[in-house]
Amino acid sequence: MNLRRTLLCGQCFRWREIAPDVFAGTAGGRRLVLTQQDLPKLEQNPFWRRYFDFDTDYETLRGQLAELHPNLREAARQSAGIHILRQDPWEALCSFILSQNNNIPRIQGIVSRLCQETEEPLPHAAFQESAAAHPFPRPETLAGLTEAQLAPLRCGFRARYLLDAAQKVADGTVPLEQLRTVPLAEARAALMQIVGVGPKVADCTLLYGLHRMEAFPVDVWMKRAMAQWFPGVEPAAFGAAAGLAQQYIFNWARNGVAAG
DNA sequence: CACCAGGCTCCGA
DNA sequence: TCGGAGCATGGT
Repeated sequence: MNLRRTLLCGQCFRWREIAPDVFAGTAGGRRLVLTQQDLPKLEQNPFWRRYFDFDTDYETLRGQLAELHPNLREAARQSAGIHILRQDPWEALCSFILSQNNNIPRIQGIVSRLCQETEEPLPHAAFQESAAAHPFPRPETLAGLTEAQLAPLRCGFRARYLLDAAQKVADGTVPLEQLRTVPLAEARAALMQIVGVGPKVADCTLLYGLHRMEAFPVDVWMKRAMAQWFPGVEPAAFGAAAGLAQQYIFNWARNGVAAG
């Protein structure tokens, strides 16, 4: 696994490179500071082993995807070592609601403020001690707030989307855990009941939050990339790991074809 | 000042 | 069903 490619590829907004090759972030109420050398230790920890999805053979998946199309082979080559994280579905849903018509640095800031201002710090260090970690607020917590109370987040028109998501998750209208196993189209429709959740946000939630690897989020970059490099190819052609292919292609499009 | 940011809602035709 | 303005906020 390649840490930088995995943590900073835009699938998650809670990790930063705090020094060269040193990454810090929070998941499941746990704060972690690590480098590439810490990975063997990390695999021994049940929580982080699952979060980083060490039990999936990404090298084999990458080889299989590379066989499907010459351009996908090149995209996959540049993204070697990327894992799809097993993020908390509620946190992923909120993150991608906040991501719409927005840029990554600002999304990170909003998510950070959301955690800081609605939850108490959880001092917990799995590997290396660091500043207090703020866990992601539970849906029930957010559901009890008003748009005015979210004003400090400065997330603009997305505030009411966040509250609608919180209410529908808290009252069971959108049963996130059940969406792991129902047919993909059904899961997608369930998420799109939420005001502010369209196809892109729904698919990102499915892929990154519920680890539905067949989900294929399409944004403006992907539309261009598919038309340019995969004319006539349907996402379904990428099969059960289409979401991983999407991440390869997204990186390829965003970093430029020449990037290594 | 304009334009953009891992989109979506809402409105009119 | 489809297209396009408007949307809060912050950065360049």
